[in-house]
Amino acid sequence: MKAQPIVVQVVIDRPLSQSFDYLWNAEILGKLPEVGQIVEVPFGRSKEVGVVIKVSAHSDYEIEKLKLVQQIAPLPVLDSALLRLMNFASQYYIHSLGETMLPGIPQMWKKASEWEKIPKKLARAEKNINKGGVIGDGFIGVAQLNPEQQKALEVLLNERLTHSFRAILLQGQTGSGKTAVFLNWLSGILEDPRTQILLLVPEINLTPQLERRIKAYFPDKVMSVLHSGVSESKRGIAWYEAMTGKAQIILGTRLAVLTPIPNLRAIVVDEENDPSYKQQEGARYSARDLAIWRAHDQSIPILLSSATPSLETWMAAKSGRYEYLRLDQRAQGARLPKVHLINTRDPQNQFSPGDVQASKQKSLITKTLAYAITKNLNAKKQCLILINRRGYAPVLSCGACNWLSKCTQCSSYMVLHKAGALGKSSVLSCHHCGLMKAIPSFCPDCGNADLKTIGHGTQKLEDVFEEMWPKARVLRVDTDSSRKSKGAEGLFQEIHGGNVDIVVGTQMIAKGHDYQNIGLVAVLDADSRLYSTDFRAAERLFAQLVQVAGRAGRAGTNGQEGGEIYIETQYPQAAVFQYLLRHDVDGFLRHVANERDEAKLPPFSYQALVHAEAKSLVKAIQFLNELKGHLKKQGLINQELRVYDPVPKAVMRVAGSERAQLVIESSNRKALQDTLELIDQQLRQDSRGRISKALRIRWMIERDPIAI
DNA sequence: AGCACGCCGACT
DNA sequence: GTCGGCGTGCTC
Repeated sequence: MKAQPIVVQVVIDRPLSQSFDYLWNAEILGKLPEVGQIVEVPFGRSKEVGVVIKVSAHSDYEIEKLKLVQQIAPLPVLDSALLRLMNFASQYYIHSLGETMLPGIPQMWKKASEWEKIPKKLARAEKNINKGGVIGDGFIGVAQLNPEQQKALEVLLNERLTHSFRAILLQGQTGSGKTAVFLNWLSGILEDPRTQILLLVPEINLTPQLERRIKAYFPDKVMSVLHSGVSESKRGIAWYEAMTGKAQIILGTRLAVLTPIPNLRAIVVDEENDPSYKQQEGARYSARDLAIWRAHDQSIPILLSSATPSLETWMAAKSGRYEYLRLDQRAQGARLPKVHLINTRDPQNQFSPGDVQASKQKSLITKTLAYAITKNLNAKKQCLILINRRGYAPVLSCGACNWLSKCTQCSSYMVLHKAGALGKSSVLSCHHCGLMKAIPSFCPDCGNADLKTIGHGTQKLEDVFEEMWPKARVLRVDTDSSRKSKGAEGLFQEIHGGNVDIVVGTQMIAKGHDYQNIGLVAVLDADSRLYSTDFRAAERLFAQLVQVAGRAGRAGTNGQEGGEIYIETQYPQAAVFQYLLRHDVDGFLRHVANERDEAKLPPFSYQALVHAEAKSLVKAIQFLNELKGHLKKQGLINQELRVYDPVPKAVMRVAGSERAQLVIESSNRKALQDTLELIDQQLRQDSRGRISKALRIRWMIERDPIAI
């Protein structure tokens, strides 16, 4: 009589919807199989690391053909709550389970050849644990809460022993002390040394500043830090400490939502509206949404914190589905900055030809702003100038034949970078595909030598500002300059140290940093983000402007007057600006909610995209048209489910292939989900059958896109 | 997805 | 005569 074979189902990181069966030899492996084990298996002619998702005695595949599981990772199993989360994410975002699970596991645990060395590494890490970083940088550990914060905290603590799902929106301006409130709340939860909490932060917001603050607040707790800035091996250790329950605090960016945390008792999503919570490659999940699902599934509280909540969260709070806590006073008497809208079409704001400073610069910034900058500099305060365009000028053009510096691989323009930004000499650079070219001396089309730049970026502004205010120290902060110096941290140190008078930079200077002496913030290219095919553009711009305004306000912390914010725009009457003028976040959200309701756009409907990429745009569009035709034929397009016509993507061509997309929209979540699953299934089967025969299409389904 | 196999065209 | 293009099928 033969003994029953042990069969395990394993998923691997491939876009294959199925799992693969393997035999388990308990004698060789030294233990019995369990769901959630990370194992190494032979696959084709190579080896793969995968996760056991089922254990049984049978296989639908021929038993004799099954290969053996090679080895088991020296890790505890992934807990069942995490597996539920992965299953949900895989289904909801229409990606294979393997593709959903494996990317979250640090590299160190996916190299089976390294597994032997791991006990040593862990022992070494053990020595370093808990060391370091106590005592912050001026932040007081347990800050005094004002009455409003105290009240919010009481509400939070009120039911903390009930161990049930609660979603809470904590809304308050920058400087209103949201962090102090939730840290206080978490400290209560963490009193029990077995409990763990997850704190999610946006990609750029996770600065050493916040990390230090939390360390100072919880000097005796073990904290795991999981973000792209942490080295691979450190991330591996941090992940391990989270999964073994050793780390009580798990602090990380969106990927951290997929960390195994067996004793998870609370989640905080800081700046919950931040777009960086949305993964833009692979399984395109929203970490914020998964965090809410996870909290619900595990019956624990989740706190969403923001100065400008997403419309979804704000409406849930308004309707009572989420609890709603507000912090409307600014901490320590800090005042809201005064907002000035500068109408760039008003001649009064412009330099006239006779003005001294008018020479070259007159088209770059308005006279009104220039005067404000001078005044602010005289008051010995720093200026922050924002423009979301790096490089010297966004395009080079020929004065004679109108040739433009188009990228040969993409459908965008190549940006002019002057010497020093990206290398020793000036170059044209494509920000989409990375292509770089020398600057032509003559027009490639007509040979004319008169090539001129159009528009301006951070680099040009830096030059011009140095000319206009020769005594001021100007610093440029963007991804180019932070790559060149010791990284962004070094540049921020310069600012904090007071070695800089004018900071010119992209959006990255507005995030997460508390500046002490900023008196003026100017936004130069707000209009470029105002009108866009993306219906969320205004919402995002508003959030960014509020965030920017928060930077200016800090100067008022010491009881001085608050900062000033200047926005140059051709459309001062636009709702975004008018609500900003009054610091009326709720008014703006109400306005946006009405617009969305009328247009039946999210959150009043649910959306998905089908992306298609092919050698030519025609093929990509044809593929999507065929798909739409199929849906129609199957009777799936009806009042409940709308399918738009395929359109080229905003950046239509990237590195040689062209891209299009199809928007699918439904008022019914279930109907949309069912349709997407059907599309996925049919495209998988028929990708060389009925629909896309010979079109050579790469396609992908994206659920809840944030930009369309 | 990755990879091998296999079948046709155009080169050393 | 081979090199290599990509259509097809498979991975337990």
